[in-house]
Amino acid sequence: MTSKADRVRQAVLADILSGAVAPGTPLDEVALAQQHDVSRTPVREALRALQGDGLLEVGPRRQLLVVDVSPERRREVTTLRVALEGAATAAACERRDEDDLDRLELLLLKQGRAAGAGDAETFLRLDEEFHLALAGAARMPTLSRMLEQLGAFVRLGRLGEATTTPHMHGLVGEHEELVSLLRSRRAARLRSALATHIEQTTPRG
Amino acid sequence: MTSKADRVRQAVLADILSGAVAPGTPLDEVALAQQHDVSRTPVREALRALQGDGLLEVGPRRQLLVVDVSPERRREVTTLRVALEGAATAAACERRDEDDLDRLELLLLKQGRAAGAGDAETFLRLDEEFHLALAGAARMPTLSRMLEQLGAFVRLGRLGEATTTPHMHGLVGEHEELVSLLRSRRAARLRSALATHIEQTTPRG
DNA sequence: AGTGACTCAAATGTATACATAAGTCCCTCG
DNA sequence: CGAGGGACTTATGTATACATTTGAGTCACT
Repeated sequence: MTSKADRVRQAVLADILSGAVAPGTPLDEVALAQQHDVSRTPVREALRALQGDGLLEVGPRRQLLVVDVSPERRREVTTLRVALEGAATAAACERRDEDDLDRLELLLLKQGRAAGAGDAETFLRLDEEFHLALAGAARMPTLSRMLEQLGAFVRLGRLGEATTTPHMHGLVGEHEELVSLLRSRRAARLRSALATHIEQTTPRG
Repeated sequence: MTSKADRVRQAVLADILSGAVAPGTPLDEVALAQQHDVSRTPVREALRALQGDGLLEVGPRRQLLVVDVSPERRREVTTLRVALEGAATAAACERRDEDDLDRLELLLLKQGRAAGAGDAETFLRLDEEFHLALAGAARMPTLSRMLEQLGAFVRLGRLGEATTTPHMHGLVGEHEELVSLLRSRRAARLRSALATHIEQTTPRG
């Protein structure tokens, strides 16, 4: 059931997150409509959805501009991730579902492989997936949704940086430690380790 | 500049939060369009926006249904409020802007008046405003936005309850304590007092 | 020469007509 | 008599035409 509006939304989102359209760029409805060979209607819906996610903001002339993630905003996002993922893992310790642990272990394996291959792009994708899966173990859908939205800002904030991720192996080790702490239900220790991990992986955090 | 889409959105939102349209009710575009004397276009935009806020969910036949806030969801929302407002007040302790404290004091006065008059409706509105102002002192716009969205769920979850708020004076006292802790920058104490306060004011939390 | 208002252009906001898909009901066939 | 299929109904999805608002540019007047 992929509507045209959905396709346009995903395409524009991909362009934003990949940096193909830089922050501050105004998005024109008719241009996007022609570009994707659809009418303005689905384009409008896509833009409103992205606006709802906070990825677009109204500028002068009512233009929709791609948001610029300021350093302050990056710090805020980091703080929010610490708070939300911390709460999630605390709740996850109460449940400790085997399926979740299995999923996390699988992701750890894949991350190790990506790190070994030096595939930074894949690693970043797996890293995001890992954090979402970790928080997902809390079975708190609203929280997961918030973290997904924050993920877009994290990616946007990383755009200006070097594409190389230096210590991938070290990060995998930290992830393994997090899973271990979840398995042994050491909630307090898990929360603090997670906070340190998140703050170290988001520069200027 | 209030567009028709905005007006419809606010009207439908008000109907949802007031319980005029019960959870599970399917919203029909053409019916809403006739009801508000506009075309389907602004109605669609309004519904998509509310869907983006999580207040509508797709049911069978692709209908948009007003969400039902389950007890689990209420607990989740409470957990999220504790995490987010806790993080906000911790950050606010670092800033401690006089303007924020003034605004909070003013709200405390109004709350005391509403409590004295036994005006539960006004009190609830002021309570929500107080918590948003408290968190707003952190100057973290994304966090404030999340809390605003959560506020809708809080209100929805309260719909089935008695409209009477018994210990309004007691709640004002707790609020005063929170402001006092913010003023003296006792972050840890503030966080725990806030958590207790939030959990006690949201039943089944 | 500067300021203000008027006009024009280009964008978004809105309405409506059309396309399409999904569900239901009925008819037919086994 | 039951099950399956097909048309009709009714919703949403999409396109397009129209309205409106806003910004810019120019011209006139002070």
